[in-house]
Amino acid sequence: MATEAAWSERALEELRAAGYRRGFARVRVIDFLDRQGCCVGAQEIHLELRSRGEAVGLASVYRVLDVLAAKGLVQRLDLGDGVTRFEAVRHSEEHHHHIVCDGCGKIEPFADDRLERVIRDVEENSEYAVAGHDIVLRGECGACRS
Amino acid sequence: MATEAAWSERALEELRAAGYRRGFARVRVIDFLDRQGCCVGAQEIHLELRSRGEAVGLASVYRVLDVLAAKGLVQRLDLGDGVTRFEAVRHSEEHHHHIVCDGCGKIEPFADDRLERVIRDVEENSEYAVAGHDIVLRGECGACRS
DNA sequence: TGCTAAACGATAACCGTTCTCAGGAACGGT
DNA sequence: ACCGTTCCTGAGAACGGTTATCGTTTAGCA
Repeated sequence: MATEAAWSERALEELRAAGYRRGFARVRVIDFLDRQGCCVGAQEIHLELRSRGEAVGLASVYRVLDVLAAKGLVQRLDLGDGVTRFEAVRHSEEHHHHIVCDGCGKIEPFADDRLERVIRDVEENSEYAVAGHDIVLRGECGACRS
Repeated sequence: MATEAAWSERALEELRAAGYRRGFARVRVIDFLDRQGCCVGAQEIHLELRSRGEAVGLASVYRVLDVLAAKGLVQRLDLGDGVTRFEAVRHSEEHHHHIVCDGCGKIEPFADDRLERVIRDVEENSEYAVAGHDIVLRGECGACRS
């Protein structure tokens, strides 16, 4: 997933500039997130790192994700199954949303310009100062339907 | 909230037709939901009913909500705060979504025809058999901004 | 009215997340 | 390179919403 100027570098740089240190857990979690194609949960990160021998405490994973989310380097994502997922926010990629298969649980990203335009319009006409939006589609994927 | 042919009547009728009995908890939760203007959480329902002296077990609230959701009489709604909320699905009302204030937690419904049209189009052009969608906007409400 | 399966309430179990705390490591100053 | 301060970390306890369990009650029907 690491495209051009790796997201992980930008993340570490932004944290450093904000006074955060380059701790073990921080580096590992950021590196892991940079390698992901889609959103991942905290426990998933924890388990995956552990199975690679890069043991990082679960609490640390949550802490790192918190900081990254606060800095806007990561997007929180709630798919309705009680697990909060996270995804690196890459400048090089267009904004996208997710579609979840009710059958197999597969999560796929999708993007649509018109949708983005309409949403932006709704946001601007609202009396809220809208900071972001989550759009999740649910249904059965091609494989589960057949 | 009870408009014309009350939603609660339709709900009870549909459950009866499906072989469910008219139990105490069922009737109370359905009646409560019918009175709500926006989405409510299970614990909120439980507490509210209890404070009215209509004591219903928390487990029963969850069970009733499960059945209603399975029948499509109620919509599950995840706002990202770890609480699953529920809302009566009324045929008389147009489909709507929610905007949440990051400051005070206020939840407001909003509807937009263009948004609905675009979403439907996205759904139809997907290879998924899309069953539904959730859209949540986040930001600061007018009161919290000033 | 009596029977039986369904529904119920209380409470224990579960699980993802957050909190606590004592030990360890990063980084600026020396 | 070393030191000290401060931040970071991992383990595990605590927390809170949801789900499962279980013995009792009740709705619906003969």
